[in-house]
Amino acid sequence: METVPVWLRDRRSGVGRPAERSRAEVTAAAIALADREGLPAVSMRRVAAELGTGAASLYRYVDSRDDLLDLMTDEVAGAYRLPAPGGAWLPGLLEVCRQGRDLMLRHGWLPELVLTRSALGPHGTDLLEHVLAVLSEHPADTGRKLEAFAVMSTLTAALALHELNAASGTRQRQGAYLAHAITAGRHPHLTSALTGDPLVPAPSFEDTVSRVLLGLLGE
Amino acid sequence: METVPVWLRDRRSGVGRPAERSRAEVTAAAIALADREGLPAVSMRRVAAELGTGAASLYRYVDSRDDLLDLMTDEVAGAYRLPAPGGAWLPGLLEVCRQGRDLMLRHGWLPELVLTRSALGPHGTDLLEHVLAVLSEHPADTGRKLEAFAVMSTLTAALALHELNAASGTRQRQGAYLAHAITAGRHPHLTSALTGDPLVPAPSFEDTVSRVLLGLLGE
DNA sequence: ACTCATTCGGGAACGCCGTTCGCGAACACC
DNA sequence: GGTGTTCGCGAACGGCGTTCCCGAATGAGT
Repeated sequence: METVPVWLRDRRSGVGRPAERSRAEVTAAAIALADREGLPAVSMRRVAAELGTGAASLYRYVDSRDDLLDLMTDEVAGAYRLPAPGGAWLPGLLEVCRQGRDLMLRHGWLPELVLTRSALGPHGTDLLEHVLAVLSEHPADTGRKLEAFAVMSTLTAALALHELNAASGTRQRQGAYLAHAITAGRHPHLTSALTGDPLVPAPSFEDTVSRVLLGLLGE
Repeated sequence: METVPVWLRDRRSGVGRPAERSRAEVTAAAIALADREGLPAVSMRRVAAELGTGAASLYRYVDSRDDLLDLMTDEVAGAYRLPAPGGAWLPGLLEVCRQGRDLMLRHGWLPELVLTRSALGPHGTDLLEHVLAVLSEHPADTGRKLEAFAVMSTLTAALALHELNAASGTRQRQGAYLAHAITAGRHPHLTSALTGDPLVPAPSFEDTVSRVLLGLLGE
């Protein structure tokens, strides 16, 4: 199979009718739509309407909707503003996670894409390079460093997703059965855990991430 | 809003025409279909065909496709076979993760559901109760224990998903751009990381999970 | 045995989706 | 102006989740 990723499929051959739009424009329109109405609203027809064109035209810039989703993810990954590697590795990685969380809270559709599809584009590759640079002096072997990168992405996305769900009304749907389970009385630890303090304090994002990274990469 | 979860919506009022199927049957059919052809094949029409009935009939047992997905997840969560809590907490949690990984490798559609939707049903609640029981002697406060449960689920699902992708052909699509980035020469750490040994050894599942849990819950 | 309220089964339809086909239009080059 | 090539995109295909609605099936009451 000729698995050529989306990011290498560009060729501007000067011949023929010139395109009226660019892949970047299509991606930007999709991101704007997703920011405004969520991932399910990102259909080929809706994105095309956003651009004032027909749905079929998008296939001149993108092979499929999945390709478009990959382009959206990598485009947002281009927004990292990372300092030059140097100094201790833990603060370096923490900064990456902090910025990742900000990006995901700003683009509520991003966690789902990061969690379920893991293709790396140009910006994602730059990010991985940065993480490896931060860890360049670290004695862990390569496999563990790559895994640390994967865990950072996954954990940041999952925690951001929880924050987003807690902020919206999705919270009750998740806890609805829990409330019933408590009153049923067959879950003593669960009951005492959820009825002790008035509200269970959630550990801070940075605390959680740094603990996980310390566990993974030694101290 | 009257957020009544799926698992409490049952009422067998003896009046009227009796149902020809049960919610458990519908769930089992959906799981069988997903095991055989993947999550995208689980459409209301396909599941109905699996049962030899019409698509509209399913709505007598399930409010929506999303409800059905939640039922599938919780049904599989009923397959955990956990020993009575006791002894050190780390082996207790590790056993939970090991069984979770096995379930996810057996049901390739499960990681995606666990990662993107986090509603707890009866079996999920039992699992949480078990984890809290294992941690009952642990000095960490409640918030951190609940977070440990979330991290266990997320991490297990993410690692299982990576294993599944590596096993299928999805691997090349993900790494296709990486190969190009290496030859382009602008990513020195990435290049040395991916061209050193003949093949980068991935850390074992149990090693990774135990490191993360140790970092999160102290040693 | 008959009525009746109540529930179930499911064909038909609605609106949306991703994607493909094919053709007229628009350009660069000669 | 001709020609080769690319672009825009209306139309159509098959599939999707979901709702409507009505005939069929049942248990309860009498």
